[in-house]
Amino acid sequence: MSTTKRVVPSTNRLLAALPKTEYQRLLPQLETFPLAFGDVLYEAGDTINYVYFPEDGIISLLSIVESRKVLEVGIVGNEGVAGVAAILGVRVSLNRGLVQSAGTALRMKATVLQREFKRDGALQKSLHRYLHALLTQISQSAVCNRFHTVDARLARWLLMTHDRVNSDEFRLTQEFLSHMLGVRREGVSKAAGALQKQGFINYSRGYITVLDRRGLEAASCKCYRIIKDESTT
Amino acid sequence: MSTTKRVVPSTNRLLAALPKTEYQRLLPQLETFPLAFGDVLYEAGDTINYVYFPEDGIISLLSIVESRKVLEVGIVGNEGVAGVAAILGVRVSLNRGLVQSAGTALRMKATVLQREFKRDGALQKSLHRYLHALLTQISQSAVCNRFHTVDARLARWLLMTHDRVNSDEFRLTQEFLSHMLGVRREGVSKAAGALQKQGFINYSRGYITVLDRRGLEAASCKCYRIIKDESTT
DNA sequence: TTCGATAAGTGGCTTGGCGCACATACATCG
DNA sequence: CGATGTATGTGCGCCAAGCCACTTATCGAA
Repeated sequence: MSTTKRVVPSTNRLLAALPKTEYQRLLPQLETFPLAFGDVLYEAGDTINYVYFPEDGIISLLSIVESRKVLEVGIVGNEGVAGVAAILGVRVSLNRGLVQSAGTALRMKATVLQREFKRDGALQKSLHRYLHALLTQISQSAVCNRFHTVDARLARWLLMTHDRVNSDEFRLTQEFLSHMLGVRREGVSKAAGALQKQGFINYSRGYITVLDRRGLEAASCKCYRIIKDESTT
Repeated sequence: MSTTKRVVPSTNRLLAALPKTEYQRLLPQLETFPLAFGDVLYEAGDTINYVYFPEDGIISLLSIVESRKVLEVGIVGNEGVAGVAAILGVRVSLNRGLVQSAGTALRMKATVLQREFKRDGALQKSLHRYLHALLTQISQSAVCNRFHTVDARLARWLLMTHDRVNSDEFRLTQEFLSHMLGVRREGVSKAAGALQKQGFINYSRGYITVLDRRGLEAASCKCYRIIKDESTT
């Protein structure tokens, strides 16, 4: 890690919101870490050694269920941080942190962040705010899983991913999506087919292109707006 | 509020875990508050003025969905606290806090707790630990809603309620349960009928009696154990 | 250019749970 | 002791989505 004189603010919004002095104090503890598609940053049950602040790229928080079924409960882009359990003083992860979209993150030793967090500073405030947004997101996922159709949930998921990525195209097989949504691959095929037929997206062999955001927003359930509003307020 | 010399520890586990000196400092700020069945402590969208530490009784955290559908995302007994948003510095509640089982709570002004929370003390640690348990509970609810049958979810719900109540009998109509589980009243009728036929519970006109916990545990999904283990570790 | 592997489309059958529409119970209170 | 409201049981049709079993596409390496 090089600590140069010139401080480049991070594109991670939690870090960017810190006053310069505080950010500067943290900087030596932050290390750039590449997020490669498909990487598992930590497995459910693992000890969390690092906490990740994405600058770009996306980390999915996945709950693992008995029969090797998987369900995404949260999605973390540059608005957040992965590994909150460690911040809260719990060193064992309850979910899997999976890189869903490649990019880079700044990471910090969990022990260091925890110590830093206890100070009553801007970082604490920032992280508390984020914890609340995460709680909202997970609660809303619970509701969404209960009440909404696969079509609507797929649209929501694509929007949330689109928000966290610079491009209109991203890498996603139906198989992968089926794990995120907790449905069968065939179910994704049908739902994605419907969205494509309406001209909202285009996809082939593991790549999806967003063509019409408005359309997706109309097809999605209101959960999208609820979560979004909470995380940007 | 009387601050006598003799300090009676609270039966709320978060408060009971505090060292005497810290608890004593908080005591003047805590006020006893009756929890009456059906009371709404705060509505979704309301400003949270108080944070509630149940001593007995249960508070349900409910998400409200567009079409006046309701779903419980969390359940708070004497192991926790209702109104965490306020602790995190967000004064607007994202859910409804409903008294699901009568009892008493100690309550504290949200502003006071927030100030107290910022100190790096035992309370902060306690609350962080609890936040993690709550995150686990909500995540697991999301999974449970997605994958498990009404029967299993009802069994889980009864177990979680039973854990937080002193008695084997509690007050619950099928109508009420249908809101907790986010299913139709008829669905509850069927599921409850099945549990009764197996001799696990007995119920009539708004009252349920737990007859066989073991049986319920067998009928429930594993989500019960996962949540329980996390909240008692 | 062929072949295996990965990704996606389709169809038939089953089922859990929804919506609706009643039929009973109790239970309490004039 | 009926009357009225609240709590519960049930049946029927419907649909989203699950399970199973295939058939195409398309890509990349041999």
